[in-house]
Amino acid sequence: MASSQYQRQGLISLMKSCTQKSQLHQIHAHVIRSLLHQDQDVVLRFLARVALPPFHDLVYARRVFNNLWSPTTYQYNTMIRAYSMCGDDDLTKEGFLLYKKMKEDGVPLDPLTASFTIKCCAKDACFHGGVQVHGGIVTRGHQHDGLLMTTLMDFYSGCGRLDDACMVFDETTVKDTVAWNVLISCYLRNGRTRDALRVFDHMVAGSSGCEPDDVTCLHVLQACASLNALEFGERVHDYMKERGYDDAINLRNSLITMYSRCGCMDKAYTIFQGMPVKNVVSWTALIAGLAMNGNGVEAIDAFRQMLRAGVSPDAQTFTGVLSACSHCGLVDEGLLVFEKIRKQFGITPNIHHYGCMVDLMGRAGQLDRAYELILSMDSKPDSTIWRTLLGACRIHRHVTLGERVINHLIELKAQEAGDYVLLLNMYSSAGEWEKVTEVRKFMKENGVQTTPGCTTMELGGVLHEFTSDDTSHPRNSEIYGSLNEIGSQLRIAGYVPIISSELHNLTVEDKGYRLSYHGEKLAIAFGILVTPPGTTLRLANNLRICVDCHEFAKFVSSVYDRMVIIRDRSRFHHVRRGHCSCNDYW
DNA sequence: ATAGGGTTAG
Repeated sequence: MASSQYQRQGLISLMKSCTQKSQLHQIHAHVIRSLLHQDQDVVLRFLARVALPPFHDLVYARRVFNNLWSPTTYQYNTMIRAYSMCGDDDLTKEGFLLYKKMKEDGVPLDPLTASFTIKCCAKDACFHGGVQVHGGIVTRGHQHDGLLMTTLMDFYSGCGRLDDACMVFDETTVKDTVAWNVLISCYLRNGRTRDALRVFDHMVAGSSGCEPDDVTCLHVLQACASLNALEFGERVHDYMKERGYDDAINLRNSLITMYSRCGCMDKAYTIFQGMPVKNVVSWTALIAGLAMNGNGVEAIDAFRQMLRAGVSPDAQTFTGVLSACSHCGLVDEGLLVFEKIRKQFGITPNIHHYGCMVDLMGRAGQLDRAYELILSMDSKPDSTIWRTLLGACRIHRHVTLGERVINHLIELKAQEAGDYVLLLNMYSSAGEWEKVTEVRKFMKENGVQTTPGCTTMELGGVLHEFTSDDTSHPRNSEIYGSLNEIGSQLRIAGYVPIISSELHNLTVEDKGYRLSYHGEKLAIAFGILVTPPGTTLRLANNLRICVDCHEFAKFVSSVYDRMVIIRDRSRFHHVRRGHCSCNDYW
């Protein structure tokens, strides 16, 4: 008796300490030999060791599990958990099958069973499975388990069922900070970024009974970055300072990103400078920010400083450096860096790096070279790469190559509405009007839906949204009045609307061609209406800005004395005194 | 005596 007890303890501690698979096999043999396989506790410990990381040997675990005469809830849970953590989809499904088997065999289910099974379903995006588990939770009266409810929310939002996730949230009786954070992440995941900001406001107001924590801030900063919501971001920053969250390196890094993605490179830089410890992420965030804001030379310089500081760059750093080169036309520098990625830093260039190079060569007019680079790639070029080249073909009106590129996209079955728009603009800027008509006809017949352009502008903490020819703003008539007035003022100053090269929304109607009012123009008109001279207007657009709106902004900046900062789909335009930081190179 | 929730920064 005493010796078997001794043996039991010995085996348990051996299980804890063993690091090699062969030891695990030996222990297994011992367990069986000493009849300890009838000891549920020992078996559970052993199963957990085999099934869960670091071993995570599902084949072996399944063998152990299948030999069990009547597995307990805990043993089932361990297996389901192990399945929920594996990368293989087929195995993830096994987790749900075990859940069903438990029910069939009348094995009691506990909250952990549900939790692990939902994770399997979430990974598998198995909506019906999750719904079943949800039903089981309600039947067993576990719906007041807050932890379980957040898992469920996460599951529903991962399946794109935001409404269901919100419903679970509403039904959660005790909502703690994590629950609110999950709600925010549900919104972010489903593109409801502004609602995520509203949640933050709600939490700060105190009516929810819990305050934002560091995770909340991280989420909300990301939301601000994507919405270009500078004032909101500053408020979050202030809140973080109050709460002492702004010391953590990850939060500071995301502050750098937020400020640079809101066009505020000086603030981003201040944060960066104030950091006692800077890691790869900090440097990369800075470099990418500089690149995006058109400070290519500074970005390269930051990269050199980073190397001098002894921080090793990784793949993402190079994406930042190369995009700096492409946005600023630094062709030779870009080629040099691209060479070094492999040779000096031992990193295999990835698809993003190639994308930057194609962009770089393409914008610089070296279209054939870009095409050859694509053909020389080890991996199969994806649609983004071809799309980048198509963009360059449009800029340089290279119709023959453009047609070849669109065929590559069609071959990949990846042609998007935006690609046809590029094609359209390419033809129109080359003056090939029959082709323009042809593409238009094709788009109409095939119901190609283009992404509507949308511009946002934050003023006094309020986000205003404008689409093309938008009439939904409360001050709509004033805005159009202002726009007409501005138009005539600008024409006096020499502004000529550019309608030939950009077809964007030039619509053929019975009365002829009509230039539509892009959201950018409406936003600027509104900005001039409600702000005094000297103000900075910050706009963000979901697509690329068109040449005409760009011209318009340049004239506005000098005639109306406003600095206009426009965030594009891919970069910033800092427009002041009639000039843009991009030097018309984009 | 499986031990559970969210997300990690670029």
